[in-house]
Amino acid sequence: MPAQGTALLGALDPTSDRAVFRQIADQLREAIDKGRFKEGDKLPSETELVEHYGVSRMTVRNSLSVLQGEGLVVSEHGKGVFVRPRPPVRRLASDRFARRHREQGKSAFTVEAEAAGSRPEVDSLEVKEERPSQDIATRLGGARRVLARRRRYLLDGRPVEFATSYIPLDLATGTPIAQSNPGPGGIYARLEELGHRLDHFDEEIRARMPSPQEVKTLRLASGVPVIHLTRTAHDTEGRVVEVCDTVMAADAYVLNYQLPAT
Amino acid sequence: MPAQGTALLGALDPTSDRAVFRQIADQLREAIDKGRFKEGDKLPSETELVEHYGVSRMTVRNSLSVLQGEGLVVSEHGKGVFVRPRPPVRRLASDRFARRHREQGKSAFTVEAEAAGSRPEVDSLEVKEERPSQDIATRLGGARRVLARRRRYLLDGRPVEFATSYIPLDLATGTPIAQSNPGPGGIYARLEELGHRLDHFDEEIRARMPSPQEVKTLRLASGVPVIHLTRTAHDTEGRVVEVCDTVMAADAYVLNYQLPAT
DNA sequence: TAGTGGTCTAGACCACGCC
DNA sequence: GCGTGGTCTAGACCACTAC
Repeated sequence: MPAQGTALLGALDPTSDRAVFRQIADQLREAIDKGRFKEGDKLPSETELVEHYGVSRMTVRNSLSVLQGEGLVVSEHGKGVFVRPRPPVRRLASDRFARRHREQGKSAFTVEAEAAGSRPEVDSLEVKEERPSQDIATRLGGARRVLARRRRYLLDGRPVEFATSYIPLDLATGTPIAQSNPGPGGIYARLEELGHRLDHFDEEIRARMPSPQEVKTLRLASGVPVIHLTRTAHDTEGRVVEVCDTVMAADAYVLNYQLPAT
Repeated sequence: MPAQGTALLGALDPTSDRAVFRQIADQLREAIDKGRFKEGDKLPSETELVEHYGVSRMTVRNSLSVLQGEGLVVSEHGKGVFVRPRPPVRRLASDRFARRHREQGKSAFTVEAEAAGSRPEVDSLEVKEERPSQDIATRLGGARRVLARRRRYLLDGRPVEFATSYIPLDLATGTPIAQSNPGPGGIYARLEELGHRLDHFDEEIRARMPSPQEVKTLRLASGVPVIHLTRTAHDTEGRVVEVCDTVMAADAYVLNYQLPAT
């Protein structure tokens, strides 16, 4: 039995109007969808596909780039093209900011990741004063200067999320919020200790393709979008006490929300 | 003054390690980001770029395909490559399923679209009995047969969303829910009239690149992801009365949610 | 008819991973 | 060293749009 994966593929239809590279992409996609190639499996090499279909190499590469754009395969230089493994997803629950979750020694991310059997890391820490962008300033009710807290979250060594919190400077200066490590329960716990009792959070969700910078920071495979989440924290007096801007690898997340029927 | 858009572009750096097609993509991206090419503007033609940079056409096309994958440009056969226009977004509010919104003559989609100055349409209506997929069956608490209601939503002629509602057959048979048009307030209003008082909805959100079928149905440009939303409707007795599976063009939506702090 | 992007060929040389 | 994918060339012909 030949090790050639092309045994799993059919022939081209020369009478079809469909472009050759699309026909090849269709056949590979179908083979993946039907499980003939499984997660992590190596596809036939470009050379094998060239021989199997009797087309030029550029045509084969065009097919593969279609599948890459769909997020179905990833290529690894010098090794081959592989069916993209689906990473474990992180589920964000609708009660993830409930007060009871802030009464622990570790950060919510750490606790939750360890419970799920993953190894959590946080890096790229940066805490500095800034002038906010127009959009952030508006959300913060017109703040002129803010404290920006940037960090990147990783699970088992893989970056999954990059987040920046913006806090009005008058709330943060001289408090643990301005420290690298704000302490147990995070900045929300500190804000409450400072008398800003949290009332609710508004979250705004978009999805889009990543910028080259985001591809780098999150080490995204091609064909993986990002979820862009902007959260606004309101205290019981109606003041906005924080805006958090988060960019997540879309293949690493499922977001859950609960909506009232009343 | 030449009409050539290449006047806005620089030269290549032959000493750079960065691939030529990436350098070209970088320059075009920067010109777009800085507004030198605006939404809807035509980029220089492939021929002009070939002449400007002194490279082969395939190299230029490679650059353009990078930008397409990022969702920055769209190509139109016979016309040119254009900076992708950002369509108006539809905002889904966190109170969109409040009971008061169900007490109107028109569907929520229609009311909201007209309020926003858009022309709403709903098509691809299909209402039929089915055996549910494993996933849907589980969410519905093990239903063996369901009523599936499929429809596509358009704004100003542009498809933005494709949705399928699954209702346990015993709840739907012989009721307006099994009709093409379930009447004012939609199936949620009918379910409540039938004594299933709605308690809350759970929504589960993912983002990913579309399948070829979804590209067709939603007429998606390349580089536009989809938001995949699965909603589960619970009544006050704890029963799941509907699961709604929705695929949305990600560039047409912003989702809003409110999270409690307590 | 002229200009545009879409498809395809048949090569070439390079960079990476692995043995 | 060999097989893999990454980059690039210099053509060709086709299909679509606009005039």
